[in-house]
Amino acid sequence: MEYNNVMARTPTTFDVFNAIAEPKRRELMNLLQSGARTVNAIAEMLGWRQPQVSKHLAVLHRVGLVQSEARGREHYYRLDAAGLREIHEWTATFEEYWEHQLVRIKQHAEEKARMAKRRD
Amino acid sequence: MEYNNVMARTPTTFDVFNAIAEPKRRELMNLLQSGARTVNAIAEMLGWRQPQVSKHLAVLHRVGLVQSEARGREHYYRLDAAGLREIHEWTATFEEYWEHQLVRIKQHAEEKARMAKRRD
DNA sequence: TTGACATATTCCCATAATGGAATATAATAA
DNA sequence: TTATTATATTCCATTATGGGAATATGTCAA
Repeated sequence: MEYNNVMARTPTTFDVFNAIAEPKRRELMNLLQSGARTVNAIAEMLGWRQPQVSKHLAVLHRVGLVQSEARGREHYYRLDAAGLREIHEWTATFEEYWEHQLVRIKQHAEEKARMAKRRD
Repeated sequence: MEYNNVMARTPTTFDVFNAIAEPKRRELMNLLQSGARTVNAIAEMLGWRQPQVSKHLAVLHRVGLVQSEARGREHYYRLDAAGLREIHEWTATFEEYWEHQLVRIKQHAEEKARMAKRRD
């Protein structure tokens, strides 16, 4: 596959960033935090149709965010969230930006508190 | 806009997760860590065409990841990365999964070291 | 073997994204 | 005012998405 010149959009299956850009897949990941689940179990818990569950699981599986294990005709899917580390670390490089904001909010609050005290 | 039934894909401009799913936009964010920049400056530094820079900046701006300030005909864009906090925190809820993996790797290494020592 | 169950895959549709090229808009300078 | 510079927007072609429905595949049970 050539995704250099004529790329319409980074395919969902290319990397973890794209895989979790889909809210439903984040929902799925969240659900799997409670343990390995069967496709049908997931479908029922989330109220989705089975093919949709399979498709979203397939995407997560391709980028390595879930693993599956077949037990008879049932396939158990479980988290393999190590791939999220990359995202966690990338966002961490921006941490100072929201901390600056938090500091500003905190200062604002303290300022207000001082003003209130002075009025006593 | 109705994005309930006939959604082809979560639009890029919907949330921060989608905005940063595009690698070029992450590159742009990375660049802006060094400070506010002009559209043309960005284009030159990254080797992109000006309209592409403007478009990607527009997406980032819509989800609030950058702010812009016009100084004459030049528009300076700077990071406003607080929106990434949401992502950082979501991935953090999965931290134990990669830590488990790290522990396993570490144990494996220690095991190997013990075996090597025993052989001395 | 056959039927039922669990999951995966395929086809279709509507939507939208990206890059490129061209063009529009806005601001400055001559 | 007009030319130039900086940026934004529009149009196009290509690609891919996600849901639904139907169907294929695989596994077990009778």
